[in-house]
Amino acid sequence: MAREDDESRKSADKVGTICRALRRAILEQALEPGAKLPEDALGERFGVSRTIARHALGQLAAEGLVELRRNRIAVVATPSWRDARDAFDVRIELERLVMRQLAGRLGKAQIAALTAHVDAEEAAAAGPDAVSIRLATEFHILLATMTESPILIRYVSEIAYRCCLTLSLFSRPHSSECGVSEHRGVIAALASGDAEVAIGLMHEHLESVASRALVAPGKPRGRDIMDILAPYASPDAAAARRDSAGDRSAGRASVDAE
Amino acid sequence: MAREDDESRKSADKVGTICRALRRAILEQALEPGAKLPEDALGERFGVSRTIARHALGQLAAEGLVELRRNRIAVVATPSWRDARDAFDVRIELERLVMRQLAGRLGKAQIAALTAHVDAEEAAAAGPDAVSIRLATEFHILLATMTESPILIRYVSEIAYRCCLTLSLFSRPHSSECGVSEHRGVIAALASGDAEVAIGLMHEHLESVASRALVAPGKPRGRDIMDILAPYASPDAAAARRDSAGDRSAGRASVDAE
DNA sequence: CGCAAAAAACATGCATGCACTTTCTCGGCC
DNA sequence: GGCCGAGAAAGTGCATGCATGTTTTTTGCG
Repeated sequence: MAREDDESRKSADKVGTICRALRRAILEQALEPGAKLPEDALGERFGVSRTIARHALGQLAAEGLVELRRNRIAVVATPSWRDARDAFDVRIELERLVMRQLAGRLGKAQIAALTAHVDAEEAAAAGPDAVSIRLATEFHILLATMTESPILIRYVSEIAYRCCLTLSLFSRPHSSECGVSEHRGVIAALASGDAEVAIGLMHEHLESVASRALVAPGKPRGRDIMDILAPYASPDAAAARRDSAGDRSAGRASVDAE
Repeated sequence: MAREDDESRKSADKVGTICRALRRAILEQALEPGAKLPEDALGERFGVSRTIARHALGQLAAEGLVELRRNRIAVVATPSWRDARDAFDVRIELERLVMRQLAGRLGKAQIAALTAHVDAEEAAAAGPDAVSIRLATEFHILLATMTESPILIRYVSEIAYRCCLTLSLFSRPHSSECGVSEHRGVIAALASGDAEVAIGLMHEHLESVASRALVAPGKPRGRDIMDILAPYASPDAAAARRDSAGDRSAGRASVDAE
């Protein structure tokens, strides 16, 4: 009944399709952190059974994008501030490796592809934040792809997704101006072949993104009343603050629209 | 990704149990790279249905320990030499971060735990290689655990498992002597609080493990008989092939862990 | 009117059944 | 004798059913 639309192409891989769709939805904040993801709703939406939806959720949980609680509805992950900081720390190390592997080894076509991507970012800067954030994230993934190291690609993608999710939680209205110019700087450094400069630029870039986003530990911009009030409700606010990932989401299930 | 959710200690978690058992079996080379993992056999061995076994395999596949081919029996992953080198590169970066986070921040109890683990390694050096290799790997995971950064823990664990799998493929009989002393050196540096020294020692350690293992690109030791015997192309090849491959597929696929 | 306990609705955990694909095997043919 | 193809066997892909646990609604009571 639903969509066997892409049956003609490579879409024999159903769980992969669902994973990609959900990932993208999460990245663009169509599904906010804490949003419920019931298996049967997903299954109905994508025209598959719960079995497949379940498998896809497991996959996404492995990537850290959704949180799987036993006997409970899966929800989009809500990383704590501490998680976010850790994620950026790891990301910086991984992307340092990307820089080292790529510096001076890029062909003309690759440079062109990178430049084109940044152009697209610039073009999208006027549009909605969601697209702009996604494109910025995908720039880093594009870089990682060029290392042709499957492991590195997977890890950078994963961590970049998580960071992106985090940004959507903590960051105020995205200002991508600086992001674009910093990306251009990285491309230039890579093209010139100076690994140290490229590493330095990327480090600076990521650090600035992180600090722009992670200025203060708290302040999830309000979705769930219980979350927001948690620190105030209890006498010892310190304990509540520490466990800021506590999730009592009573939000609507974003998937069963219409 | 070891744990998508931390049900790891509850015995109600069946897929986690199977994952852990299989991981361990793979680590200790009870299951060699290329070994078949039919869902039926797994399910029967662990007393669950194919559904669960399948889920566990998916999990392990996400970790890169098993290879999942559509409509085909899953097999223990057989990383290429290139994969192995990439894995070590990533691992070095990640463990550098571990060192930086841990240097000078370890309590007495933690130092003691680390020392005790290395003592166990030393004691196991006389025993079978499999145990010794596993313990050496777990030392690094123990270190990562002490960072208390879930992301870092997960990534280091995963990459360490993969490297361990690789070692079992390419390395010659394990010589853990040096490993133990290097581990002790790292502990000392961490305790003294000198981050740079710790980073340097760990880097050296990993590099030496990698180079011990990855001397030459070739020689997949005994996985696919066809590959190995290809150069020889003798008439007896058929017999040898039956002997090894057939045997493994049927009965030995399952694990008697612990 | 508020609150708590019971029950209905809802969702997941897991096993099993059926269809389809790959692999193995055996008998016919060159 | 060796190669090849049809059928059988084995295995995966996926949906569905039932049991169990969770959330919400309803109902009874102070």
